[in-house]
Amino acid sequence: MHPRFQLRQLEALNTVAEHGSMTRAASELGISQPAVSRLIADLSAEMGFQLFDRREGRLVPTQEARFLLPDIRRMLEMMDHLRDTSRNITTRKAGHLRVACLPGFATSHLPDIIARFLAERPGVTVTIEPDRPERILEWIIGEQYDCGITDGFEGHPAVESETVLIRSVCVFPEDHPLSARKIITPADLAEERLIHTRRDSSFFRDLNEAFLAAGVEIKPVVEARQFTAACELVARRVGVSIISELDAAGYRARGLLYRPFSPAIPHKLSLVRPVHKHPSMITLEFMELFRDSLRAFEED
Amino acid sequence: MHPRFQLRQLEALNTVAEHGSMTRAASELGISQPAVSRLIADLSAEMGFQLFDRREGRLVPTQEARFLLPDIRRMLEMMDHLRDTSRNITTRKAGHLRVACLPGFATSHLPDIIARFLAERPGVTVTIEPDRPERILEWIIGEQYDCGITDGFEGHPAVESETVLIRSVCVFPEDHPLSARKIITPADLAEERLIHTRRDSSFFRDLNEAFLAAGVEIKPVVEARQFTAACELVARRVGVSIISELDAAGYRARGLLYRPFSPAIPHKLSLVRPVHKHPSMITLEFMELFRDSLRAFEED
DNA sequence: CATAGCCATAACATAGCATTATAATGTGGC
DNA sequence: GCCACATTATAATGCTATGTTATGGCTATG
Repeated sequence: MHPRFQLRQLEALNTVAEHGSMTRAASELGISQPAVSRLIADLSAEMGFQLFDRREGRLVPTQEARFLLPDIRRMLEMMDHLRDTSRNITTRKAGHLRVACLPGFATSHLPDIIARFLAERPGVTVTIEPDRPERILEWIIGEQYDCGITDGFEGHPAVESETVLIRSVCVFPEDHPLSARKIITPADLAEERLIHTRRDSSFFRDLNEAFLAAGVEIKPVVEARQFTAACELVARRVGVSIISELDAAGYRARGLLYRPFSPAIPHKLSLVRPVHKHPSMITLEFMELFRDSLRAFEED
Repeated sequence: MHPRFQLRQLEALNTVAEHGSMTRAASELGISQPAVSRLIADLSAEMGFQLFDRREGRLVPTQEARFLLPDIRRMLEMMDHLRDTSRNITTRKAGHLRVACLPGFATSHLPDIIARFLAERPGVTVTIEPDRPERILEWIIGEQYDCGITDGFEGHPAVESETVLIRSVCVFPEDHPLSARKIITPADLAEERLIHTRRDSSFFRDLNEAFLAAGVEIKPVVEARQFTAACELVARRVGVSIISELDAAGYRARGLLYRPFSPAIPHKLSLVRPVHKHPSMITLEFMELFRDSLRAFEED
């Protein structure tokens, strides 16, 4: 394969063709006139035909040169685009981010964070994949996603994780008598029907223990997998629920109130990513932003 | 404006990404391994981020690199295309040709020549513009066309021309009594109705003189501007005609016969092109081919 | 731990592309 | 046709990109 043309020579050809003069092209390119002269001469020798004719003092591209110019211009534009894109990557303004998360997050907390993240990064695109924690783990291990948001994470050698303890609160309709209390305890819920998470979840075990310690019996009504589903049921007066403040906050506008629950039963949220995969710069930046967004709800 | 990336570095990036190894990329590119190592290192420094991760002995492009690779590949392909096109131009296999010609040529002699010309030049495109001689001249002077085929050309300072004398012949239907003769003279046509060109054309003046010298009076029936139109009329038995052999030859398959006319009344065909315009290589090659195609019909 | 394979670094050569200085050429007016 | 001016080409030179070979380090494997 023959060597390719030099970009600089093509750029010179284009500029001279546009300005009709080597001298003007030189000042346009910010180099000396002899430099342009040589670029053109070398390119002409390389291509094997004349590139310009003189016509009344102007340099006019030959038909051969005119035939190539459109392609050359497209080339140069592509090159500029490439340079811009590269710069956007270093300034974290371009790239692609793949996030796996719990279904609840995909509809409540995450959209806000992503909207804020994208607002400042016009070239960035995001994929969100909501699924069960086990699948999220599989995807992170298989490096299908850049990062994941899950709960009940127990650790895995191929996964780097950071676990955040989110305060849990008791949610109820805003006209519920519980709204009179500053803090909700198991005793306050003795007569309330409870919407709770799966019985085999660590969150439910912690909750159950708290009730036992207070000598109060739980009155379960619905077992919902997701905190957001629990909120929907609470809004429909099916009962009250103990959930993470993160999810509760999203339902304030939907007619729900919440109060801190005591004793503290932190919801263990984990931010995970593949250990072996080199994290892209926007991944790191997104994870940092997401981590920050949790601080307001973090257990002290 | 920041400098653009070096093509060579992008090429190296692409090749390493494809082969997962600097060593293999090096042999693919036909250079040494350290050369590739440096190209990648330099590009990485230039872009400001890591381009590859090592994974189980393979070099895997980072997410950032993967983000840029599609654009890089398109770039390289365009560059290759450009190189190919340039080579096709030098080998006269690409380019564009604009030909102005008399209407008769556009339908008779020219298509053959052009078909032959294009057969060997896959990248070449042609524009044919048929019009009257005066307009052809204007177009050539205005450099709207690369070359022109006209007649009755008197010379012009902005036009370079070569005039070819084409033998003229007498055409008639193949079952016409004239077919018995080897040569047709004015005397043979004393009783024939004649289809002829415009009275103000030099060809008609020459013809008229020949008849006068032979003491024969012309019996005109139709004045047709084009030789091909005359042939159509001859085919319909409107009369006979004296035309250039070039046009007559195209009508042999349409039931017309022709014989040399004496005295010789050469049809003055001119191949013209703009003097001041640098002729493209395919223009010169086309004109040469066209000129050659006339030799068989040239007046001795 | 010895071997093999792959990559990075060092030390240098060559080509592309820039510089300045200067000669050559083209343009336009007399 | 000749002169003055603008433009372009050539020469001499230096830096950077990109190539070379030599060599040392890292990693996986038996």
